[in-house]
Amino acid sequence: MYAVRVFTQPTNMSTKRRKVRRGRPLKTDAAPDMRERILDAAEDHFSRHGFWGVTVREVAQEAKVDTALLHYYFDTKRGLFDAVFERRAEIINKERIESIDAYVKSAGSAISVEGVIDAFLQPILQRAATGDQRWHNYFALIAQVNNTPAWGGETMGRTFDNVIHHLIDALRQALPDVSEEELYWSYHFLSGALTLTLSQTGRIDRLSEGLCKSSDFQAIGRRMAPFIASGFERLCKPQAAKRKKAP
Amino acid sequence: MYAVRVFTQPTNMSTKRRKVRRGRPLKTDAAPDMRERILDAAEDHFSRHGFWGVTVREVAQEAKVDTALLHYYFDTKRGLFDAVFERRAEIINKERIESIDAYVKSAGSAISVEGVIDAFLQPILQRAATGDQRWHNYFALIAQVNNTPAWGGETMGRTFDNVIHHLIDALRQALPDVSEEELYWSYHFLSGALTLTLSQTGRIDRLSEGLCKSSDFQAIGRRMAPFIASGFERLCKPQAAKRKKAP
DNA sequence: TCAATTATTCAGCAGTTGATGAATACTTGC
DNA sequence: GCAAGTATTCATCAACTGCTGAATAATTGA
Repeated sequence: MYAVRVFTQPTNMSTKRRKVRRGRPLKTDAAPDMRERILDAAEDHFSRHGFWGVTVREVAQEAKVDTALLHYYFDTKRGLFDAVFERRAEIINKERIESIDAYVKSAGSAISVEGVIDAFLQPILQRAATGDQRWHNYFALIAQVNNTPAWGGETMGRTFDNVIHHLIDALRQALPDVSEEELYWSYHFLSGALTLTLSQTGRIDRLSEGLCKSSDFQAIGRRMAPFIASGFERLCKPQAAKRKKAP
Repeated sequence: MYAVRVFTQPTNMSTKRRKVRRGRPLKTDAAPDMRERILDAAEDHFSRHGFWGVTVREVAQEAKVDTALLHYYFDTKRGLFDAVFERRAEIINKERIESIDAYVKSAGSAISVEGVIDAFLQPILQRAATGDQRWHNYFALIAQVNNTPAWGGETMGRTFDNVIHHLIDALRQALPDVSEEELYWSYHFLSGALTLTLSQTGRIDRLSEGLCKSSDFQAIGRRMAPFIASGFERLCKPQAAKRKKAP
């Protein structure tokens, strides 16, 4: 028998406990990091069924831990969701900004809309093309949030506005004298096309009777930038297409 | 006191009760049709929070009826959701097919990609532009379903494949010798752009600092067909843009 | 070595969920 | 006018929900 210890963990933060892993990992890399396992399980479930379609018990069960551990690390279900959402954001955002910057620098005065958009898309589409299921799940999660009217816009903005403004700045360089309004509407259409692509519903598979596959991100990577860039140019350089004034 | 009546409604269908309103409406148009009121309330809630983010109690409360009445008309929560999804589908599908057919007929051999896409989009965008909140809700609901990986693809297909194939047939006429693969991928991008537009997250409003408004369907209606048509032409007529052979 | 700290599990609560059988109110046809 | 059918409400259930206090196990630091 052990002596009964009363008042365990009295030194924890008073009202809100918070267990952000600080410093080096405590365990060897071989040992399972429960926190990451929980995040993986949550990512998997949230991406498929959204915030309300998932119970903390389901996540805990898949991660093979007790539900109390979820609350230990993330406080609330919403805290867990936010942690999932933010975990990979920094990585992909950094890659996208670097990709855009690298293109702008290398292209110089030969900068093109298609080049900028391709630089923006490639980091995402390449990670999706590797077939890593966890990144697939993460992208599907983004798509879900981006289509959530109630709080999606705010959450997306908080996490991704930096990158988007970076993209739009680069596009402005490629489109002299562009109207801001056309620029933003064009981005809106780009965002929609990308979002549906990432959501992986398999709808295009059925519609095309197997000719196109939602999971074929290489096929998408080859087509998306030309398609979207063409739209940008049509909308943002109307004088060329609409022949308002003869050249 | 009333005499106690035992075994009321013993003549109902044995296992599954089903109350599909058959024949003309029983009440005058002025009297509130509870069934429609429930559908309106459900549409409102489901469009904002998705299937799992809504409780039957919330719907019942907004419709000002007892929850039992929901089950009386629709059996299950899922039955209610499906009824909402299908209620307006027939109307908008009919309008879209007629719009495409009318354009194809009127254009004759001058048929254009932009014309077809515009004919496909206008019925939706016009209904959205009138500002009828119930149609707004319905369109947002479609957007939600279209981005639901678990069962969205199947549900969308069951309801909308007819129209989409009609659209693609018309596009084929406008794009001689088009590759089927490019055609379907192009539709995929169109679908994404439309879906995000309908989901009304307000993200573009914040991103553009008020310059663009998600609710401004007239602005969208003027821009979307040109943008998308341009992408189609780029992808489906590559020889023209990629200068493989000089003309 | 062992006390303090951190990680994990255990057991369970209070509120909510979708659903249902029965009671009551309304409508209709005869 | 009343019996049969239809619409609506009432009261309630069993299962499930997020969450928590306390117990136990593992790790660390001096």
